[in-house]
Amino acid sequence: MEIYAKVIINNNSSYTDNFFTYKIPNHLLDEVEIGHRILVPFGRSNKPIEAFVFDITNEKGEYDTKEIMDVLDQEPILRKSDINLIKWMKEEYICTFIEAIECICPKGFRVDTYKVIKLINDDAKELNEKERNLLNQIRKAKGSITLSKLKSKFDYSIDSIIKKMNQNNIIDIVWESKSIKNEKYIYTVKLNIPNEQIDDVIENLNKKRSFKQAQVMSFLRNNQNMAISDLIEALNVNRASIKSLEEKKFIKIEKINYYRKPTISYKVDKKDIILNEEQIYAVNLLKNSIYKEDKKPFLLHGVTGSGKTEIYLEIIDEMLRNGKDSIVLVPEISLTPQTIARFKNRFNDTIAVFHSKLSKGERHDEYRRVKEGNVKIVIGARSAIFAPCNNLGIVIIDEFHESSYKSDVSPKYNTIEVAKRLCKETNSILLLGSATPPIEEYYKCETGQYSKIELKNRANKNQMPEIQVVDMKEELNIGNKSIFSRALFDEISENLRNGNQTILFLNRRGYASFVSCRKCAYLFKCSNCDISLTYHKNTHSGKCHYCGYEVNIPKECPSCNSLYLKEFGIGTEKIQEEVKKYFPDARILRMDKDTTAKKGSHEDILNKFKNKEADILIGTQMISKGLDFPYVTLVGILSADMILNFPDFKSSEKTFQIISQVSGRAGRADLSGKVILQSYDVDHYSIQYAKNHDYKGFYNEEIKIRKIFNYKPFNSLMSIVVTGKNEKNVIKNIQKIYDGIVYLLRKRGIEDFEFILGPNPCPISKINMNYRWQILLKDLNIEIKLLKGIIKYICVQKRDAFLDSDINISIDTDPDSIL
DNA sequence: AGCACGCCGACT
DNA sequence: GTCGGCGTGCTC
Repeated sequence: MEIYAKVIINNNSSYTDNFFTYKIPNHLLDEVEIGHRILVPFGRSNKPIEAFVFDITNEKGEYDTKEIMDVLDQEPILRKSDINLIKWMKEEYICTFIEAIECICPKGFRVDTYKVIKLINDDAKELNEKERNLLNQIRKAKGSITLSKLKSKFDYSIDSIIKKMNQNNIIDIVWESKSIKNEKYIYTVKLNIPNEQIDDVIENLNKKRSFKQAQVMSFLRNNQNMAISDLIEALNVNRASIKSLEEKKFIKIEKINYYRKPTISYKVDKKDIILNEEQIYAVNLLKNSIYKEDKKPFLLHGVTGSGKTEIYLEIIDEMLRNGKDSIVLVPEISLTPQTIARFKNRFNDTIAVFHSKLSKGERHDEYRRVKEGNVKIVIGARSAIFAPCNNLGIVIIDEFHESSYKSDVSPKYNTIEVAKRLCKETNSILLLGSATPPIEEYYKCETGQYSKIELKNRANKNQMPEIQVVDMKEELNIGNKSIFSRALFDEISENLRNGNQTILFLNRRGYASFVSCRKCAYLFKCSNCDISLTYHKNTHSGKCHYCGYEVNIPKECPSCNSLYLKEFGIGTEKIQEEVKKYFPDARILRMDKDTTAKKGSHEDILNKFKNKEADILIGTQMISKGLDFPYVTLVGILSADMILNFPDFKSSEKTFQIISQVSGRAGRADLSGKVILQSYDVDHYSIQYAKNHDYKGFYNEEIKIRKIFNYKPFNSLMSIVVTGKNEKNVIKNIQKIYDGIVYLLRKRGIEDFEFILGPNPCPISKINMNYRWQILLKDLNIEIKLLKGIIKYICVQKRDAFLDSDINISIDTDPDSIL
């Protein structure tokens, strides 16, 4: 019986985004398995191309089949669960198979293909001069040479000559390929002769004037298993000498795997942690569910400082004891050496770390360490959810409300949804931890989709910090125009006197949010994006925080030549200046994207602050993540309104989250903390509930509003964004998409299209010279599967035929914001 | 996508 | 004739 494989071709075209059937030749029958990366001949020229086996069957299908050429890896690269995950992702996020596969397979596996010219008839007659020259070059290369090499030997084009000689059966043109795995090996050298013979060999070598080789031999006598590279460096010999020794069988060269170890060194004090009652209860709950069938995800709701990490460590330990793997996801910005050290202190080097700063090779090494079962714990940012664990036991997603868990490139997956899917597939525990769970996720505890675990107390029994809300309108009324309220000013002074530390939080970096002319209202805008430029005083320039565009701010208005240019709004740089002005003796650190651009500067700043080398830390979001500063007793939130006034349905939630997270930085150790929260809208419910540390209260209020306005979780939203350099074309294409959706819905008897908003320009209508238009699908009363199917048909399956190639389509099936 | 083929105009 | 530029169509 003939056996066939259904494969996905690694070719990012919508036309090839479906299964292709290849025959498995007899000699590969035992080797090819589902999930294998294989090589298949593709297209008219049978170019070798990488493909992934999704199914093995005896059904031939309606097409003629070609044979699989080769199997590229020993072990299948995709597991059964991966294949199911890929199929699910393709449907869920409307992407191609290959896009989903690329999430799971590390880059670094690659197949290089090239054409090779081979001589098949050496005594051809009646050749002209050019043909003879060509033939001679091929002869020089022993009858076989790559096309590109051959081309480089001539200063004129040889395409037609090759074609003609191929037709005349003088040469053959074949595709060849090389599999590149981006694996690094070390070659080590050791002696291959008994010790007694060494002296003789050295003597002989010296006689033949092979001094270098003799030197190597005598060196190896005392240093077995040297890496070749070290040997070459130590003795200043060349590779040829070593190779010659190998050929004479005096030495043996061995190839061993080498894992590039990402170097992160950071130590935290190892202290024994005794869990409190709440924590013990939580850990037991988790432990008891390990071998339960049909697990519900756990939502771990614990106030800041309630010791969620200790629970993670404890349950991971239990997993290790059960021989199971753990994946711990933390937000990218929290993936600091400090965080990693906490895990390494407990589990030593049995941890693989995935983060965005790893090189391709390093990432690949970490991937292999996991795949080969050498590590049982994976810690990383969102993409670590795809780590190739062999026996997954638990996925922990810390701070799971963080927006970085949502992918911003296609496929725009939501890590939590992927994790749910993965855990279901592998019967693993999913643990979602946060002090401020997203409203729509907390709602799932009420509907019974999640089991809730609550930690109500801080682990060190400290009180939550007192939050004092200051009305900035009132400050203005009494003539205080500074950015510090009287209360905040007093508290900072007091804190400085007592030698305690202060954190000041503001959600915007730079000096001022924008620069404009007071005479003609000219506004400095990015020339690539539809965004006003943020003023940076130290460089005296306007920077675009989207594309990095930077321009000098002149003295004169470019429009009316007046001198009335002025900056408006505040950023961290301005705060720093103001603090310097009012507290000239204070030692200040600033942490934002500008001061942490250099590698390692992030840690530098945090270490300095931790070591009390500064009194005040000014920062953006960056400072709000899981950092422990024992001497911080005061946190100032300079303007809570900046987030609140964002025109988005999640802005209240985000305000509550940020206030809670930032406040949590105050009073972590033995000192009690205080928070001053400045706002113009002090009565807003998100501020009031945050002030009282009342998540439940906030949730109850917010869920009502979500219900009234039909927002998440009561309804779903989808967005289609078309971007491109040519605005007319962008509009034309998004209109086509709109028309297509309407047309296909009409065919199914749907006549009410009010739920389709747009096409409209995106709120930020241009980024990086790309115009952006969107269609929003809201209040979806129609079946979501039908709609997804239609969008998939138009934007993926028929994309190349139906839409222009110079536009980009981005589909988000569950956007977190409508911006 | 990426490749090959084929049609056409330009050039020795 | 023949070179190469680009448009077209297909990929198990």
